[in-house]
Amino acid sequence: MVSVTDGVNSSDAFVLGDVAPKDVRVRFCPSPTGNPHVGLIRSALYNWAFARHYGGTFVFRIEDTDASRDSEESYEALLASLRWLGLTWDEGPEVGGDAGPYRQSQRRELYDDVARKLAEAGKAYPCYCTTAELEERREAARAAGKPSGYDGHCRSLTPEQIAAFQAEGRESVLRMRTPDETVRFTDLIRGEISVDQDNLFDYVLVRANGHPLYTLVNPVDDALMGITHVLRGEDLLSSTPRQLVLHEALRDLGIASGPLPRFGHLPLVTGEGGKKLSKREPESSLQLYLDRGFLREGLLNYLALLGWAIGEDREVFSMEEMAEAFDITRVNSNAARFDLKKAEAINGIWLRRLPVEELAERMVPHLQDAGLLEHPPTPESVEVLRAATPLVQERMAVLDESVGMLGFLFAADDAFQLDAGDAAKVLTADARSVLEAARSALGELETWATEPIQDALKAALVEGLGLKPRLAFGPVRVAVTGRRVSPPLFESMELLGRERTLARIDAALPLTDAKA
RNA sequence: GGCCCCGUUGUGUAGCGGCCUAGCACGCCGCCCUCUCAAGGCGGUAGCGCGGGUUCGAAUCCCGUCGGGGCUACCA
Repeated sequence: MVSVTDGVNSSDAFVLGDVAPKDVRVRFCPSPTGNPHVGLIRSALYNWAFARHYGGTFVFRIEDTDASRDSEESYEALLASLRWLGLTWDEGPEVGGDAGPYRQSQRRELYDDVARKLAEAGKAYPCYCTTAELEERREAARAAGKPSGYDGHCRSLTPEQIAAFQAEGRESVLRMRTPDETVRFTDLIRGEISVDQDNLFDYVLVRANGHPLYTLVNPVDDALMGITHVLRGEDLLSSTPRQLVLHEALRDLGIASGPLPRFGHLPLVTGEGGKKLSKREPESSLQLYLDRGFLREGLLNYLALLGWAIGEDREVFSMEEMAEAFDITRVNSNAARFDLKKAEAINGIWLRRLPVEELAERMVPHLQDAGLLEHPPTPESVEVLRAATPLVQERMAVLDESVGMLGFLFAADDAFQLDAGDAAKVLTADARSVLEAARSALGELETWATEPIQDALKAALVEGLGLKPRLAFGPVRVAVTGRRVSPPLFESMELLGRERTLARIDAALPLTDAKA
């Protein structure tokens, strides 16, 4: 085994080229539309790990060039999400940096200027085709089994033709002039990729209304911000050759300098059907996982596993460990399916590793949301919570499960309710004698603590009534905690206290009649 | 339709020509532990899409094929 954590290995040479590790600049550039997506977060994570691995810079840029879809709420959500996850950025919104501003909505003049220069230099040209005309020709090409991209119709318009179009009142978009040659590049994950000229279409850079498009803005900012490595989803793989063309044009015009960025296209994160997880699907939403009580450590760890392995039969690792070991060339090239069960299992491991105090604190918001804890929790509640935490720590995978597990401890007496299904199954007529025996054994207890409670109940129910433990404690469990599944019964009873425990058994007694 | 990418158990992966009668994790099944459920322990299930090459030797390299996915906007 060769050391990969120090020195420069062959992979580094391939990944870095002439770029010094410290000069590495990567970016995460989401558009603020809707809730952050887990696939998007995975991209952020890989970029973050890449930057940290080399000691480079992690740039955060907001691509809000589509006013009709972008929202300030999404923008805020994006920042909050990254912060919550601990994916800190070195340059970007609220942090600043020399390459700002970092919101594309604030960079309009820059784009207008670049577009003008591209047009003046003939690198781009106006296209007067209408949507209908484009559509018609596209369909025709498709029907003929030919590439259906833009056909270059307006590539070499004469001044007269242009004047005629303008006289007609036609508007024009600005199209990039792509070269008549094959474009090749080496993907850091997939290797050699090439697209020949017949499949490189002259794409639109600026809308008829003057608004710059992603096709212009994204490469321009990457160039202007000195991005050295572009790590993004595979869905953008096919647009990379076109972007490379623009990067070269920007360098020809002296707008940008330095080496072309290197690209690495990350495998897609797919959903149930093996299709790209769409923003529409709820399971793609980061918020869903936060609401369910995933830990940042667990969620990130799981997301890291979607396409990358730290190696050596190991799956649980911290983000620091990931940053140290991360190697973009070892990222898998095939799509990965998001598996909730596995995500929860990984999360459960992290949850169990948490110090008790910490876990108790992290459960608070969930218990508050369920109306079980005060805002802020009273000292008494905090004390109970701390005492109860060890009882549930190994029984949960996500924090939200604490609501069901601990509800019986925090529910006001008049709000406490038995699970109807569990009560029906367990609090049968036969259970009456069990509850009565438990009631009287507990009523005589001198010391209200786990051990004596356990001894008394065992004596009264298992020995006294000759019941199997399961049948003996089941009814008591449901009466006291409200559910068949609960934290350990005797400890729970101690925490609940004598009065409330006995009151619950009393309250459950009549229910056994009803079942008779 | 066209272009591009991908193809190891159900899922995520290890594997980078011999160490593979294919390892690990999740899931699933069974057993143990046990006051429930978990956690933990033990065991089991299931895979190199297919066909040709190259090679003494292929999951690993090449070609083809089939299958899956992505893109194909005046969205990003």
